[in-house]
Amino acid sequence: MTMAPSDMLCFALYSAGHAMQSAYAPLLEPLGVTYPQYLVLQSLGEMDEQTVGHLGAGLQLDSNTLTPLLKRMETAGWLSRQRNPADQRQVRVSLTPTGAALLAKAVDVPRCFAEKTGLNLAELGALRDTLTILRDRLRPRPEKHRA
Amino acid sequence: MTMAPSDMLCFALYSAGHAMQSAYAPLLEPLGVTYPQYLVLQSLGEMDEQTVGHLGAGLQLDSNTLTPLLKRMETAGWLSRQRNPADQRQVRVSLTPTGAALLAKAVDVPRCFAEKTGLNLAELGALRDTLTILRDRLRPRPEKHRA
DNA sequence: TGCGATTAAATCGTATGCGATCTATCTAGA
DNA sequence: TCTAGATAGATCGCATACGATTTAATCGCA
Repeated sequence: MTMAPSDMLCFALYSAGHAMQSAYAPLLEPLGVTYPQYLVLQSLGEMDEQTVGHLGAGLQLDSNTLTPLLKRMETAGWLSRQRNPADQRQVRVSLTPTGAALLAKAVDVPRCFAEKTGLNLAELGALRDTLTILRDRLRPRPEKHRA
Repeated sequence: MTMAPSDMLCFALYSAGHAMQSAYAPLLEPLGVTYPQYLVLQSLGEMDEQTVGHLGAGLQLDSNTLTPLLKRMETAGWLSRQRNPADQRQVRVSLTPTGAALLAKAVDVPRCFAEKTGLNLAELGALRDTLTILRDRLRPRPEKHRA
C-alpha cells in the first residue's frame, strides 16, 4: 500500500507533461524549434523587448536555464540580445524578422495541439485554470524577503 | 492574439509539472534522491524484480533515460541490476535492503505533498484521472505495428 | 538447422532544468 | 563621495529526457 492517490497525481502531472511535449514535437520539428524555444517565441510575440528576468518571470525559468537557451536561439538567428544602455545589468531580448516569421509559421500549432487533446474549449480552459491554481500553490512567489 | 487557450493549457501543464517537482524537492533532498529516482523506488516497491523495459512502461521512460539513471542508483547502493539468465537481453532491477530502507523513510512524502496542494482526496483523484486520460490521448500506445 | 528479423539495453549527442556560485553593475546611506 | 549590499545575468556541474544508432541475444520460419 505504498501508492497513495496524491502520489499518482504527481505522476499523472509528470507523465502528462512529457506526453504534452511529445505531442508538440511533430508540430514543432518542421520549424526546427523545441518546446521551450517555442514558449520564448510566443512570449516575445506577446511582448517584444523583454529582459531575461521578465521573460523568466513569465515562463517560470531562471537565467541559468534561459541564458543558454536564448544564446542558442540567437545563434539560430531568431532573436537578438543586447544590454540595456540605461542599466548594463539587464539584457533585452527581441525577435528578429526571422524569428517573427518563424512564429508566424507556428500560428496553427496551438489549434493542432488542442485537437489532439480531444477536449473542447471549456474543458481546456477548466483544466488550465485548475493547473494554474495548483502550480501557484506549489511554487509560492519568492516574495523577496517576506516581512 | 497569438495566445490561445489551448496554448495556455500546455504551459499550465509544463509549469505545474516543474512546480510539482520543486515542491517535492525539499521532501526528497534529505533522502538524497531526485524525483525520477523516487519514482523508480516507488515502482520497485510495488513490484520488485522488474526489467528495464517493464519499469519503463510504467514510468513512460525509455532505456536511454533509464539506463544511466539506474546505474547512478546502483552506484548509490539502492538497487541491483542483473541480466536475466533465461534471456540475456533483459536486465532485472531489484531493490537492495538499503533501497528498501530508503523507500520506507519516504512513506510520508506523498502525504506531505498532498497537503501542499491544498486539494482534498476527491479533487486529487479527479485531477489525476483527467490528466491520465489526457496523457493517454496525447501519447498513444506504440501499438507495435498497427494492423 | 541457419539466418534474417525482432527485441532489449546500452550508447551517443543535444537540450533542457536547476542548485550553487561568480561577476558586473547599480543603489543607498554613512 | 565611497563603499556595503542588492540585482541581473552568466557560468558551472549534474541529472534528466529523448531521437538516433549500436550491440547483443533470441526468435521465426524456410
